[in-house]
Amino acid sequence: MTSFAEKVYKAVLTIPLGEVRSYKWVAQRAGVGRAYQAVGQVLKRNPYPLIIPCHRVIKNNNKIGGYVFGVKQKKLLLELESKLARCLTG
DNA sequence: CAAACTATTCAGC
DNA sequence: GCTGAATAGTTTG
Repeated sequence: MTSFAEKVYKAVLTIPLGEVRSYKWVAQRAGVGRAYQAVGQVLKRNPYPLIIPCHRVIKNNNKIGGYVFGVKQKKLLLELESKLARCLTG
């Protein structure tokens, strides 16, 4: 875990349930704002893809970019969390 | 054409 | 192998 990754992870972990953000968003929260490319890299190379909600990080057009386990899993997770959020909030 | 965004690709330690 | 930056391609104005 490095200074950069730590910021990125914390920023990603702040993403609420059933919601998604973009690389630039995370990069800004991380304080880098200009390393959005590295954000994607850190996400796909993250040491713990299970504790890091990398599935909540997608492209700007709400489109799936990629996923460590597969884009299909990512889509499923997003739908699942969407329902879960409604269950918890509603 | 110009600007913005990107889960790719290259370089340094 | 991980981190950080640069490149090339697609989409929007």
